[in-house]
This record gives sequence, structure tokens and C-alpha cells, in this order.
Amino acid sequence: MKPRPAQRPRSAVPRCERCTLHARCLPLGLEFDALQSFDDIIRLPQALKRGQALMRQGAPFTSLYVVRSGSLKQTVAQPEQRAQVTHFYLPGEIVGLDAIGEEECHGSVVALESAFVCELPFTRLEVLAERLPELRGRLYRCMSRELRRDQRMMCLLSGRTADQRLASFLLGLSERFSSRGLSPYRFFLSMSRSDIGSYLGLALETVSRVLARFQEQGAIAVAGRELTISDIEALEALAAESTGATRAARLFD
Amino acid sequence: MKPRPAQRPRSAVPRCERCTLHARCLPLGLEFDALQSFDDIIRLPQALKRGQALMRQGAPFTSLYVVRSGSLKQTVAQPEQRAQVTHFYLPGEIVGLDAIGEEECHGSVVALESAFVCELPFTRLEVLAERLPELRGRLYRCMSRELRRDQRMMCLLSGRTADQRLASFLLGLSERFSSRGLSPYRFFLSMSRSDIGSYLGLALETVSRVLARFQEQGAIAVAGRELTISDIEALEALAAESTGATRAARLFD
DNA sequence: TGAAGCTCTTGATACAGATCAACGGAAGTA
DNA sequence: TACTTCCGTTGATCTGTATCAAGAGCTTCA
Repeated sequence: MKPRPAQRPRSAVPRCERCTLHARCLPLGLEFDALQSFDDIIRLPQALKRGQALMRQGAPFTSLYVVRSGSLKQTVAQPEQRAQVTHFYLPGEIVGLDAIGEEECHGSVVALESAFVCELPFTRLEVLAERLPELRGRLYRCMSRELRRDQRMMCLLSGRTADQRLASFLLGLSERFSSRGLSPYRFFLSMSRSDIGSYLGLALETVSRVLARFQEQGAIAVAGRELTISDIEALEALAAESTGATRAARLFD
Repeated sequence: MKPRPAQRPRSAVPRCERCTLHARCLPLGLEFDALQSFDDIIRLPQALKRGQALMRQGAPFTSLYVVRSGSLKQTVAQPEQRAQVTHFYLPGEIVGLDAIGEEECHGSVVALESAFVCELPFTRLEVLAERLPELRGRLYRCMSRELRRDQRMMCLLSGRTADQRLASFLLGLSERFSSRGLSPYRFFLSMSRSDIGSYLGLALETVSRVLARFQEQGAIAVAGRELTISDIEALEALAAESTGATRAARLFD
């Protein structure tokens, strides 16, 4: 069942401006008037319950969504293959950039916990972008940044050990939470070990084992899904770890 | 604005229109006038010799490039890590989309063989996109498509065997060549085994061994870098192969 | 013509991580 | 309350692929 957007009158102060995520969201850098226009095309935050789908793979693409609170995962199912987790979305991040220019959604997106998302109907966004160069630039930049992020992920997936993948993953989360004003050292993993494993190309048992080892080594403390980074430098060292592969890399220097 | 003579000289016919790649390139779908404008901002094809760099990681980003002929690879070097191949570019493909919105190039791009590229200075492209909605759409679509491509790659890298990766890689190349009017069954691998291995997250020895095995099985024939797909269905079966992971995936049905 | 570099192939061995299996706890449900 | 289901942990084994090693072709260049 699709959550229904509430109707609302146009308010004098753009809502986006008052949103706590404003500094990290798409309309960043828009002038007051532009922000007002942007605000007008947004559909009010929709609530999602844990496990509820925001998009289904193959469904027609109509809107981008910005996460306001909570978190979501994207999964892609390919024929003859286990569905894989391809993204985790945190507040301020944009869902659906990979569906632009196809008529259909590339993967399914599901809430990992109670969440709110703002809907941006894409055709209206395009019309608006026509007269707001700033917005166009923001959109390009977001997509380009995502391209780089995906490439970093590709580098992580080929060529790096389970330890390195997990350490990088935790550091990445830490940074994302931190830049949202939350603690970089203590946060809640809204995804299961199985989700993490799927995302990182590891078996869920491996995820569990490596986390346990990191804890033994004193880099982190885990209790269920509550995670504490107790020694971030140790974790960074684990992410960069000099392995055989790295020794070989030195030959290129 | 260029004054246009009443009677257009032959040179005013947009070069893009006569380009054999026109049907696959960025300006696809532009009207005559728009194409003319587009043509105006292109810098004439630049020649690259094998091994020559088009971009260097960290260098300032100024232009997108479209491959006219030949092929290139992108490599990303990360500290404490072997440089990894992240992309191969074939004619008609756009280099640099991942650098938009940063000031610097995300990876190095090097010619794998003699190549020609068309340069599109990005600021001029942006100005042009301001008044050509078609072009904007094309740009979004290109970036979005690349996002999906990268995600497919991520799925390939996590969770799939060496055989599946290699088979998918060959099929992907086949399709790209085919859609450029070249033979889908017989083509030249301009990249080394080592490049392929780096791209697919495999050791170069593994690439060599798997290719040899595919040949034994009658799916392909390889002689150095000359590749023939002798049984495309066999290759497709190898790419989709039902492994343990797949059996598990069936549980989700 | 040979020497020096490459790239590619092929064989032997080692190991990281998958898989199989069993169990305990938490959360929801009848 | 007991039952089911999901999630996480831990142990034992197995295997795909990396790594090490050696040699064969191909280019390039002196």
C-alpha cells in the first residue's frame, strides 16, 4: 500500500529552510525564492514502517526521494542470482538517481526502520531545474558524487579482504553519521549482518566473525546492533592494512 | 553569436551529424540547430598514442571527452593499495562523468591503443545545456545509466565466481561492440589479462586459466588478444550458472 | 643478432572465506 | 504459556582463487 501524501497550503517560510537536514540536502545553496519554488514541488514527508517498500524493482519511475529520517536499503535481484543489497540510504541522501532516464526503478528500496522521506516528482523537478541553474548543478554533482562512491565500492569489493571491507564500511558509516551531526563513535546499525554481508560481498557468518575479532582487538565494541568505535585509528589501520596485495602495489612506486 | 551566411557553406554542416557514432553519442536527438551549437563547442578530435594519458588522477577537471575511436582504461590508485582498473571506454562512451562537481579528476585515463577523443569543455556544455532541454536530459540519462552499470558491476564483484565474472565481461564487451556495428562474435581485447583481472577483481593467472577453460569447453576461442565467441549460449549459461548461491536464492521465490 | 622487457601460460601450494551445522536469544504470535 | 521465526554467534570442514614459481612467446631496441 502506498503512503498517501498530505495536502498542505503554501506556507510563507519554505519548509526546507527549517529542515534540520537543509545543509546536506539537494536544495543547498538555493536563494530564498528558488527555495520557495523548490519547496512547492515537494510532497510532504511520507512515513514508512520497517520493511515497507518505497520502490519496487521494475515499477515505473516517477519521483526521487530524500530521506528525512530513518534508513533504507536498496536491493537488486537478478535472474538466477540471490538478491543483493546495493545501497544503504541515510538522512539527507537521495533515492532514485539511478532510475532517471529509464522508465523503471532499478532496484527495490525498503525501510530498515521507521522512516520519513520527502518525495520530489521528477518531471516537476526537471521543469524547475530549467530555470534554476543552481539546482541543475546540484543534481549533476549529486549524481557524479554517487558515481565516485560506487567506484570506491567497486575497488573495495575487488581486491580487498573481509577485514578491510568491514573496517571501511564502519568508517564510512561513522563519517556519514558524523556529517549529520550525530556521534561518529557510537551508532546503531539498522541493517542485519546478512544485509551487511550482501552489501560487502561476504557471508553473514564472516561479518559476525570479523566484528567479533575487531572487538577482541579493541577497535570496536558491538552489542547486537549497537556499535561503538573505541579506537578509530586502529580501525583505520585495519581498513588500510598492508597485505600481500599492498606489498605488490609498492612495486609501482 | 556567430553570424550565419544566407547560404550555408558546406563546412557549416555539423560534423557530429556526419560522425559514424552519431547514433550512440551525447548529442543524439538534438535538432539541427541544436546540433550546430553543440558542434561549435567541441574541440577537434585529439589523437592519443597507446599508453598516453588523457587525464591524470587529481588533475583539475575541465572537460568531458567522448571516445571517437580506440579504447581507454580508467585506473584509480588509492593509498596503500594497488591501482585498480575501474572502467574500459569504447567509442561513443563518455569519459569524465564522475569528475563533474569536483574540481579534480577521480582517476587516471589512459589509451589502450591509438585513439581519438572529442573534447567537450564542461563550462561551455553547461551553458549550452541551459537552453537545450534535450541535452540536459541526455546528460542525466548518461549519468544515470552509468550508475546502473556500476551497480551491476558491484553485484558482479560481490557474490559471483571467476567464471561468471569473466563470462559476463565477455558478453558485455560483445554487446557493446555489437551496438557499435561491429561483430559481436569476434573482437580484439585491447586490454591485458592483468587489466581484465584488476577490473574483475581476479588475479591475472585466474583470467588466463578461465579463458583457457572456456576454450576447452568450446564456448570461445582465444588467440592472444583475438577473441571469438563460438557458442554464445554456452557463454550465457556460464554467466548465469546455478551455483550454491543461486540455489539459496531460490528460497526467496 | 641478441638482450631486455613485457605478456601470457601452466603447475604446485596455501589460505581466506564460503558453506554446513548446531545452538541460544529475541520478538512476535497463537 | 509455548510456538514459530528471525537473527546472531561459534565451530568444523571444504574449496575457489590467490600466490609463488618457472618458462615460453612477442616486441623493442641497441
